[in-house]
Amino acid sequence: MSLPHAILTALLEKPSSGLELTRRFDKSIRYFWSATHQQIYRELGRLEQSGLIRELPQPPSQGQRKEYEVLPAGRAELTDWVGRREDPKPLRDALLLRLRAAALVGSQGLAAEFERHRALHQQTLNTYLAIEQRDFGRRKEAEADRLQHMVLRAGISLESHWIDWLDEAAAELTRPPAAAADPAGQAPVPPS
Amino acid sequence: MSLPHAILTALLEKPSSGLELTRRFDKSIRYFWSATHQQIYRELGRLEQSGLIRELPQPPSQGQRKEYEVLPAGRAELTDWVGRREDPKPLRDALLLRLRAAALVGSQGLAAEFERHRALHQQTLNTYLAIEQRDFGRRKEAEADRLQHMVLRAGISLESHWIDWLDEAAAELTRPPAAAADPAGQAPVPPS
DNA sequence: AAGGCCATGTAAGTAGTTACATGATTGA
DNA sequence: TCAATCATGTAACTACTTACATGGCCTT
Repeated sequence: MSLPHAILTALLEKPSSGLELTRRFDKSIRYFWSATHQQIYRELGRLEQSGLIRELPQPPSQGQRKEYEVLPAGRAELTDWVGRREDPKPLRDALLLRLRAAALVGSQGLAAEFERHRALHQQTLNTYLAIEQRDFGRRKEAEADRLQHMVLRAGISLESHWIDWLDEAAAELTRPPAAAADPAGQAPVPPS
Repeated sequence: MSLPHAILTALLEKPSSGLELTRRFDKSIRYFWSATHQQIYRELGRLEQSGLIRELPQPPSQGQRKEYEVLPAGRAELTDWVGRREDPKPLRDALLLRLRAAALVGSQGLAAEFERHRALHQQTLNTYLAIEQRDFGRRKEAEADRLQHMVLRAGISLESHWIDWLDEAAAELTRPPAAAADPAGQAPVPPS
Protein backbone atom coordinates (compact mmCIF):
# COMPACT_ATOMS: atom_id res chain seq x y z
CA MET A 1 0.00 0.00 0.00
CA SER A 2 2.51 2.60 -1.08
CA LEU A 3 0.70 4.72 -3.62
CA PRO A 4 -1.04 6.94 -1.04
CA HIS A 5 2.31 7.54 0.63
CA ALA A 6 3.97 8.34 -2.66
CA ILE A 7 1.27 10.95 -3.24
CA LEU A 8 1.57 12.37 0.26
CA THR A 9 5.30 12.73 -0.26
CA ALA A 10 4.82 14.49 -3.59
CA LEU A 11 2.18 16.82 -2.15
CA LEU A 12 4.41 17.67 0.80
CA GLU A 13 7.15 18.65 -1.61
CA LYS A 14 4.64 20.86 -3.38
CA PRO A 15 0.82 21.15 -3.35
CA SER A 16 -0.47 20.11 -6.75
CA SER A 17 -3.46 19.17 -8.86
CA GLY A 18 -4.03 15.66 -10.15
CA LEU A 19 -2.63 16.39 -13.55
CA GLU A 20 0.42 18.10 -12.10
CA LEU A 21 1.02 15.07 -9.89
CA THR A 22 0.72 12.80 -12.89
CA ARG A 23 3.38 14.80 -14.69
CA ARG A 24 5.64 14.78 -11.65
CA PHE A 25 5.27 11.03 -11.35
CA ASP A 26 6.18 10.67 -15.01
CA LYS A 27 9.16 12.92 -14.64
CA SER A 28 10.74 11.46 -11.53
CA ILE A 29 8.73 9.48 -9.01
CA ARG A 30 7.88 6.69 -11.40
CA TYR A 31 11.54 5.71 -11.43
CA PHE A 32 10.76 3.80 -8.27
CA TRP A 33 6.95 4.00 -8.06
CA SER A 34 4.90 4.45 -11.21
CA ALA A 35 1.25 5.43 -11.36
CA THR A 36 -1.27 6.41 -14.03
CA HIS A 37 -3.52 9.43 -13.81
CA GLN A 38 -6.51 7.20 -13.10
CA GLN A 39 -4.82 5.74 -10.06
CA ILE A 40 -3.80 9.18 -8.88
CA TYR A 41 -7.26 10.75 -9.12
CA ARG A 42 -8.85 7.82 -7.33
CA GLU A 43 -6.28 7.94 -4.57
CA LEU A 44 -6.62 11.71 -4.19
CA GLY A 45 -10.33 11.15 -3.59
CA ARG A 46 -9.62 8.53 -0.93
CA LEU A 47 -6.98 10.63 0.79
CA GLU A 48 -9.37 13.58 0.94
CA GLN A 49 -12.13 11.35 2.30
CA SER A 50 -9.79 10.11 5.02
CA GLY A 51 -8.89 13.64 5.98
CA LEU A 52 -5.20 13.30 5.11
CA ILE A 53 -5.24 16.00 2.43
CA ARG A 54 -7.61 18.81 1.49
CA GLU A 55 -8.54 20.73 -1.58
CA LEU A 56 -7.10 24.22 -1.62
CA PRO A 57 -9.54 27.05 -2.21
CA GLN A 58 -8.87 28.07 -5.78
CA PRO A 59 -9.39 31.27 -7.69
CA PRO A 60 -12.32 30.34 -9.94
CA SER A 61 -10.28 31.43 -12.93
CA GLN A 62 -8.61 28.03 -12.87
CA GLY A 63 -11.49 26.13 -14.46
CA GLN A 64 -12.04 22.65 -13.04
CA ARG A 65 -8.54 22.40 -11.66
CA LYS A 66 -8.36 21.13 -8.07
CA GLU A 67 -5.21 21.64 -6.04
CA TYR A 68 -4.50 19.62 -2.91
CA GLU A 69 -2.29 20.07 0.14
CA VAL A 70 -1.31 17.73 2.95
CA LEU A 71 -3.07 18.12 6.31
CA PRO A 72 -1.34 17.48 9.66
CA ALA A 73 -2.96 14.05 9.82
CA GLY A 74 -1.42 13.27 6.45
CA ARG A 75 2.04 14.28 7.54
CA ALA A 76 1.61 12.20 10.70
CA GLU A 77 0.60 9.16 8.67
CA LEU A 78 3.60 9.56 6.40
CA THR A 79 5.97 10.02 9.33
CA ASP A 80 4.65 6.86 10.88
CA TRP A 81 4.85 4.90 7.63
CA VAL A 82 8.54 5.69 7.16
CA GLY A 83 9.47 3.54 10.15
CA ARG A 84 6.75 0.95 9.81
CA ARG A 85 7.65 -2.71 9.51
CA GLU A 86 7.13 -3.90 5.95
CA ASP A 87 8.93 -6.79 4.27
CA PRO A 88 10.60 -6.36 0.90
CA LYS A 89 8.57 -7.77 -1.96
CA PRO A 90 10.14 -10.80 -3.59
CA LEU A 91 11.69 -10.30 -7.00
CA ARG A 92 9.42 -10.74 -9.99
CA ASP A 93 11.24 -10.68 -13.27
CA ALA A 94 9.77 -12.08 -16.46
CA LEU A 95 13.11 -12.05 -18.25
CA LEU A 96 14.60 -14.47 -15.74
CA LEU A 97 11.54 -16.64 -16.19
CA ARG A 98 12.07 -16.58 -19.93
CA LEU A 99 15.68 -17.58 -19.52
CA ARG A 100 14.63 -20.54 -17.42
CA ALA A 101 12.07 -21.50 -20.06
CA ALA A 102 14.76 -21.11 -22.72
CA ALA A 103 16.78 -23.78 -20.95
CA LEU A 104 13.96 -26.17 -21.86
CA VAL A 105 12.58 -25.06 -25.22
CA GLY A 106 15.50 -23.21 -26.78
CA SER A 107 16.47 -19.57 -26.71
CA GLN A 108 15.12 -18.60 -30.11
CA GLY A 109 14.79 -14.79 -30.22
CA LEU A 110 15.94 -14.26 -26.67
CA ALA A 111 19.31 -12.77 -27.60
CA ALA A 112 17.52 -9.96 -29.44
CA GLU A 113 15.38 -9.31 -26.40
CA PHE A 114 18.45 -9.15 -24.20
CA GLU A 115 19.96 -6.59 -26.51
CA ARG A 116 16.77 -4.57 -26.50
CA HIS A 117 16.49 -4.64 -22.72
CA ARG A 118 20.12 -3.69 -22.42
CA ALA A 119 19.50 -0.60 -24.53
CA LEU A 120 16.47 0.34 -22.43
CA HIS A 121 18.42 -0.03 -19.20
CA GLN A 122 21.26 1.99 -20.65
CA GLN A 123 18.79 4.72 -21.53
CA THR A 124 17.38 4.78 -18.01
CA LEU A 125 20.88 4.83 -16.58
CA ASN A 126 21.76 7.83 -18.74
CA THR A 127 18.68 9.65 -17.49
CA TYR A 128 19.68 8.98 -13.88
CA LEU A 129 23.23 10.13 -14.49
CA ALA A 130 21.95 13.33 -16.05
CA ILE A 131 19.71 13.97 -13.05
CA GLU A 132 22.62 13.32 -10.73
CA GLN A 133 24.75 15.81 -12.63
CA ARG A 134 22.01 18.42 -12.50
CA ASP A 135 20.81 18.02 -8.91
CA PHE A 136 23.73 16.65 -6.97
CA GLY A 137 26.75 18.10 -8.65
CA ARG A 138 27.77 20.08 -5.61
CA ARG A 139 29.52 18.59 -2.59
CA LYS A 140 28.39 19.15 0.96
CA GLU A 141 24.80 18.15 0.75
CA ALA A 142 22.31 18.81 3.48
CA GLU A 143 20.54 15.91 5.23
CA ALA A 144 17.54 15.83 2.91
CA ASP A 145 19.68 16.00 -0.20
CA ARG A 146 21.94 13.19 0.93
CA LEU A 147 18.93 10.92 1.38
CA GLN A 148 17.49 11.81 -2.00
CA HIS A 149 20.90 11.20 -3.50
CA MET A 150 20.94 7.72 -1.97
CA VAL A 151 17.67 6.95 -3.71
CA LEU A 152 19.09 8.04 -7.02
CA ARG A 153 22.27 6.06 -6.44
CA ALA A 154 20.18 2.94 -5.85
CA GLY A 155 18.64 3.47 -9.28
CA ILE A 156 22.01 4.07 -10.89
CA SER A 157 23.67 0.99 -9.47
CA LEU A 158 20.64 -1.20 -10.16
CA GLU A 159 20.59 -0.20 -13.82
CA SER A 160 24.34 -0.72 -14.08
CA HIS A 161 23.88 -4.09 -12.49
CA TRP A 162 21.30 -5.19 -15.02
CA ILE A 163 23.42 -3.98 -17.89
CA ASP A 164 26.35 -6.03 -16.66
CA TRP A 165 24.21 -9.07 -16.12
CA LEU A 166 22.62 -8.79 -19.56
CA ASP A 167 26.06 -8.62 -21.13
CA GLU A 168 27.15 -11.76 -19.33
CA ALA A 169 23.93 -13.55 -20.12
CA ALA A 170 24.05 -12.55 -23.78
CA ALA A 171 27.54 -14.01 -23.98
CA GLU A 172 26.23 -17.29 -22.58
CA LEU A 173 23.36 -17.29 -25.04
CA THR A 174 25.50 -16.84 -28.11
CA ARG A 175 28.29 -19.09 -26.91
CA PRO A 176 28.80 -21.97 -29.34
CA PRO A 177 27.55 -25.23 -27.84
CA ALA A 178 30.49 -27.33 -26.70
CA ALA A 179 29.16 -30.36 -28.55
CA ALA A 180 25.93 -31.99 -29.70
CA ALA A 181 23.22 -32.99 -27.24
CA ASP A 182 21.04 -29.94 -27.63
CA PRO A 183 17.57 -31.27 -26.92
CA ALA A 184 15.78 -28.20 -28.28
CA GLY A 185 17.75 -28.38 -31.48
CA GLN A 186 18.27 -24.66 -31.73
CA ALA A 187 20.62 -23.57 -34.46
CA PRO A 188 24.06 -22.76 -33.14
CA VAL A 189 24.88 -19.27 -34.26
CA PRO A 190 28.58 -18.82 -34.83
CA PRO A 191 29.80 -15.46 -33.54
CA SER A 192 30.29 -13.13 -36.45
CA MET B 1 1.14 -12.25 -18.23
CA SER B 2 3.88 -14.52 -17.01
CA LEU B 3 2.20 -16.84 -14.55
CA PRO B 4 0.87 -19.23 -17.22
CA HIS B 5 4.34 -19.41 -18.72
CA ALA B 6 5.91 -20.05 -15.34
CA ILE B 7 3.51 -22.95 -14.92
CA LEU B 8 4.15 -24.30 -18.41
CA THR B 9 7.87 -24.24 -17.68
CA ALA B 10 7.42 -26.06 -14.39
CA LEU B 11 5.16 -28.68 -15.97
CA LEU B 12 7.62 -29.23 -18.80
CA GLU B 13 10.32 -29.90 -16.26
CA LYS B 14 8.02 -32.42 -14.63
CA PRO B 15 4.27 -33.14 -14.86
CA SER B 16 2.67 -32.30 -11.54
CA SER B 17 -0.49 -31.72 -9.57
CA GLY B 18 -1.55 -28.32 -8.30
CA LEU B 19 -0.23 -28.91 -4.82
CA GLU B 20 3.05 -30.23 -6.13
CA LEU B 21 3.41 -27.15 -8.30
CA THR B 22 2.70 -24.95 -5.31
CA ARG B 23 5.49 -26.65 -3.40
CA ARG B 24 7.89 -26.35 -6.31
CA PHE B 25 7.09 -22.65 -6.62
CA ASP B 26 7.78 -22.22 -2.93
CA LYS B 27 11.01 -24.12 -3.20
CA SER B 28 12.59 -22.47 -6.21
CA ILE B 29 10.48 -20.69 -8.80
CA ARG B 30 9.18 -18.05 -6.42
CA TYR B 31 12.71 -16.62 -6.19
CA PHE B 32 11.86 -14.80 -9.38
CA TRP B 33 8.12 -15.43 -9.77
CA SER B 34 5.97 -16.14 -6.75
CA ALA B 35 2.45 -17.56 -6.78
CA THR B 36 -0.07 -18.84 -4.27
CA HIS B 37 -1.95 -22.09 -4.63
CA GLN B 38 -5.14 -20.22 -5.47
CA GLN B 39 -3.48 -18.54 -8.42
CA ILE B 40 -2.01 -21.82 -9.55
CA TYR B 41 -5.27 -23.78 -9.50
CA ARG B 42 -7.09 -21.01 -11.34
CA GLU B 43 -4.38 -20.84 -13.97
CA LEU B 44 -4.28 -24.64 -14.37
CA GLY B 45 -7.97 -24.48 -15.17
CA ARG B 46 -7.44 -21.78 -17.77
CA LEU B 47 -4.50 -23.56 -19.36
CA GLU B 48 -6.51 -26.75 -19.65
CA GLN B 49 -9.46 -24.84 -21.14
CA SER B 50 -7.13 -23.33 -23.73
CA GLY B 51 -5.76 -26.72 -24.65
CA LEU B 52 -2.19 -25.97 -23.61
CA ILE B 53 -2.08 -28.66 -20.94
CA ARG B 54 -4.14 -31.75 -20.14
CA GLU B 55 -5.00 -33.80 -17.13
CA LEU B 56 -3.17 -37.09 -17.01
CA PRO B 57 -5.28 -40.21 -16.56
CA GLN B 58 -4.67 -41.20 -12.95
CA PRO B 59 -4.89 -44.45 -11.10
CA PRO B 60 -8.02 -43.93 -8.95
CA SER B 61 -5.96 -44.75 -5.89
CA GLN B 62 -4.72 -41.20 -5.90
CA GLY B 63 -7.89 -39.67 -4.48
CA GLN B 64 -8.78 -36.26 -5.89
CA ARG B 65 -5.28 -35.57 -7.06
CA LYS B 66 -5.08 -34.25 -10.63
CA GLU B 67 -1.81 -34.35 -12.48
CA TYR B 68 -1.18 -32.24 -15.58
CA GLU B 69 1.22 -32.41 -18.51
CA VAL B 70 2.06 -29.94 -21.25
CA LEU B 71 0.53 -30.49 -24.71
CA PRO B 72 2.36 -29.63 -27.95
CA ALA B 73 0.35 -26.41 -28.19
CA GLY B 74 1.62 -25.47 -24.75
CA ARG B 75 5.22 -26.08 -25.68
CA ALA B 76 4.72 -24.03 -28.83
CA GLU B 77 3.26 -21.16 -26.85
CA LEU B 78 6.16 -21.23 -24.42
CA THR B 79 8.72 -21.38 -27.22
CA ASP B 80 7.13 -18.38 -28.84
CA TRP B 81 6.92 -16.44 -25.58
CA VAL B 82 10.64 -16.81 -24.92
CA GLY B 83 11.48 -14.56 -27.86
CA ARG B 84 8.45 -12.29 -27.65
CA ARG B 85 8.92 -8.56 -27.30
CA GLU B 86 8.06 -7.48 -23.78
CA ASP B 87 9.42 -4.41 -22.01
CA PRO B 88 10.99 -4.67 -18.57
CA LYS B 89 8.67 -3.55 -15.80
CA PRO B 90 9.79 -0.36 -14.09
CA LEU B 91 11.24 -0.69 -10.62
CA ARG B 92 8.78 -0.52 -7.74
CA ASP B 93 10.44 -0.36 -4.39
CA ALA B 94 8.65 0.86 -1.29
CA LEU B 95 11.86 1.22 0.67
CA LEU B 96 13.19 3.81 -1.78
CA LEU B 97 9.89 5.61 -1.50
CA ARG B 98 10.22 5.60 2.26
CA LEU B 99 13.70 7.02 2.04
CA ARG B 100 12.43 9.84 -0.14
CA ALA B 101 9.66 10.51 2.35
CA ALA B 102 12.22 10.43 5.17
CA ALA B 103 14.02 13.31 3.49
CA LEU B 104 10.89 15.37 4.21
CA VAL B 105 9.48 14.12 7.50
CA GLY B 106 12.50 12.61 9.20
CA SER B 107 13.91 9.10 9.20
CA GLN B 108 12.47 7.97 12.54
CA GLY B 109 12.62 4.19 12.66
CA LEU B 110 14.01 3.77 9.19
CA ALA B 111 17.48 2.66 10.29
CA ALA B 112 15.94 -0.32 12.06
CA GLU B 113 14.02 -1.22 8.92
CA PHE B 114 17.21 -1.03 6.88
CA GLU B 115 18.89 -3.41 9.26
CA ARG B 116 15.97 -5.79 9.12
CA HIS B 117 15.87 -5.73 5.32
CA ARG B 118 19.60 -6.26 5.20
CA ALA B 119 19.23 -9.41 7.30
CA LEU B 120 16.45 -10.70 5.05
CA HIS B 121 18.50 -10.09 1.92
CA GLN B 122 21.48 -11.77 3.52
CA GLN B 123 19.33 -14.77 4.28
CA THR B 124 18.08 -14.98 0.70
CA LEU B 125 21.63 -14.62 -0.56
CA ASN B 126 22.76 -17.50 1.64
CA THR B 127 19.97 -19.66 0.25
CA TYR B 128 21.05 -18.87 -3.30
CA LEU B 129 24.68 -19.61 -2.53
CA ALA B 130 23.71 -22.94 -1.02
CA ILE B 131 21.70 -23.79 -4.14
CA GLU B 132 24.63 -22.82 -6.32
CA GLN B 133 26.94 -25.06 -4.31
CA ARG B 134 24.53 -27.94 -4.56
CA ASP B 135 23.44 -27.67 -8.21
CA PHE B 136 26.30 -26.01 -10.03
CA GLY B 137 29.34 -27.16 -8.16
CA ARG B 138 31.09 -29.02 -10.93
CA ARG B 139 32.77 -27.74 -14.09
CA LYS B 140 31.55 -28.08 -17.61
CA GLU B 141 27.88 -27.38 -17.64
CA ALA B 142 25.59 -28.31 -20.47
CA GLU B 143 23.62 -25.63 -22.33
CA ALA B 144 20.53 -25.88 -20.13
CA ASP B 145 22.55 -25.78 -16.92
CA ARG B 146 24.50 -22.75 -18.00
CA LEU B 147 21.27 -20.84 -18.59
CA GLN B 148 19.79 -21.89 -15.27
CA HIS B 149 23.03 -20.90 -13.60
CA MET B 150 22.74 -17.44 -15.15
CA VAL B 151 19.31 -17.06 -13.57
CA LEU B 152 20.69 -17.98 -10.19
CA ARG B 153 23.63 -15.65 -10.62
CA ALA B 154 21.23 -12.80 -11.32
CA GLY B 155 19.60 -13.49 -7.99
CA ILE B 156 22.93 -13.72 -6.21
CA SER B 157 24.29 -10.47 -7.54
CA LEU B 158 21.00 -8.65 -7.00
CA GLU B 159 20.88 -9.65 -3.36
CA SER B 160 24.52 -8.70 -2.91
CA HIS B 161 23.77 -5.40 -4.53
CA TRP B 162 20.94 -4.62 -2.13
CA ILE B 163 23.06 -5.58 0.85
CA ASP B 164 25.79 -3.20 -0.27
CA TRP B 165 23.32 -0.42 -0.90
CA LEU B 166 21.62 -0.90 2.45
CA ASP B 167 24.99 -0.67 4.18
CA GLU B 168 25.77 2.59 2.43
CA ALA B 169 22.33 3.99 3.06
CA ALA B 170 22.38 2.99 6.72
CA ALA B 171 25.68 4.83 7.07
CA GLU B 172 24.07 7.95 5.60
CA LEU B 173 21.11 7.63 7.92
CA THR B 174 23.14 7.38 11.08
CA ARG B 175 25.75 9.88 9.98
CA PRO B 176 26.06 12.73 12.49
CA PRO B 177 24.74 15.98 11.00
CA ALA B 178 27.85 17.74 9.68
CA ALA B 179 27.20 20.95 11.61
CA ALA B 180 23.63 21.31 12.78
CA ALA B 181 22.28 23.57 10.07
CA ASP B 182 24.27 24.96 7.22
CA PRO B 183 22.98 28.48 6.67
CA ALA B 184 24.89 29.61 3.61
CA GLY B 185 24.62 26.18 2.07
CA GLN B 186 23.05 26.42 -1.34
CA ALA B 187 20.17 24.01 -1.43
CA PRO B 188 20.33 21.97 -4.61
CA VAL B 189 16.96 21.83 -6.31
CA PRO B 190 15.21 18.64 -5.24
CA PRO B 191 14.21 16.46 -8.17
CA SER B 192 10.69 17.63 -8.78
C1' DA C 1 -16.85 26.88 -35.06
C1' DA C 2 -13.38 23.73 -34.84
C1' DG C 3 -9.52 21.53 -33.10
C1' DG C 4 -6.32 21.00 -29.49
C1' DC C 5 -4.97 20.74 -24.98
C1' DC C 6 -6.15 21.05 -20.01
C1' DA C 7 -8.32 18.63 -16.42
C1' DT C 8 -11.02 15.28 -14.09
C1' DG C 9 -13.08 11.48 -14.11
C1' DT C 10 -16.02 6.43 -15.12
C1' DA C 11 -16.09 1.60 -16.58
C1' DA C 12 -14.46 -2.73 -17.34
C1' DG C 13 -11.12 -6.03 -16.99
C1' DT C 14 -6.77 -8.57 -15.18
C1' DA C 15 -3.62 -10.10 -11.62
C1' DG C 16 -2.69 -10.93 -7.18
C1' DT C 17 -3.98 -11.45 -2.12
C1' DT C 18 -6.54 -13.10 1.93
C1' DA C 19 -9.92 -15.71 4.05
C1' DC C 20 -12.63 -19.47 4.03
C1' DA C 21 -14.88 -24.15 2.33
C1' DT C 22 -14.89 -28.98 1.22
C1' DG C 23 -13.86 -33.65 0.62
C1' DA C 24 -10.42 -37.68 0.82
C1' DT C 25 -6.89 -40.25 2.99
C1' DT C 26 -3.94 -41.61 6.70
C1' DG C 27 -2.34 -42.63 11.21
C1' DA C 28 -3.12 -42.62 16.34
C1' DT D 1 -13.50 -42.34 15.38
C1' DC D 2 -10.93 -38.36 15.59
C1' DA D 3 -7.43 -35.23 14.10
C1' DA D 4 -4.06 -34.10 10.88
C1' DT D 5 -2.76 -33.62 6.43
C1' DC D 6 -3.46 -33.93 1.50
C1' DA D 7 -5.71 -31.80 -2.21
C1' DT D 8 -8.69 -28.79 -4.73
C1' DG D 9 -11.19 -25.26 -4.87
C1' DT D 10 -14.76 -20.42 -4.02
C1' DA D 11 -15.47 -15.76 -2.65
C1' DA D 12 -14.36 -11.29 -1.77
C1' DC D 13 -11.23 -7.74 -2.05
C1' DT D 14 -7.32 -4.62 -3.51
C1' DA D 15 -4.08 -2.82 -6.91
C1' DC D 16 -3.22 -1.88 -11.31
C1' DT D 17 -4.28 -1.39 -16.42
C1' DT D 18 -6.73 -0.01 -20.60
C1' DA D 19 -10.23 2.20 -22.88
C1' DC D 20 -13.34 5.62 -23.03
C1' DA D 21 -16.27 9.98 -21.44
C1' DT D 22 -16.98 14.77 -20.25
C1' DG D 23 -16.43 19.44 -20.10
C1' DG D 24 -13.75 23.87 -19.99
C1' DC D 25 -10.53 26.97 -22.09
C1' DC D 26 -7.68 28.88 -25.84
C1' DT D 27 -6.30 29.75 -30.30
C1' DT D 28 -7.08 30.13 -35.12
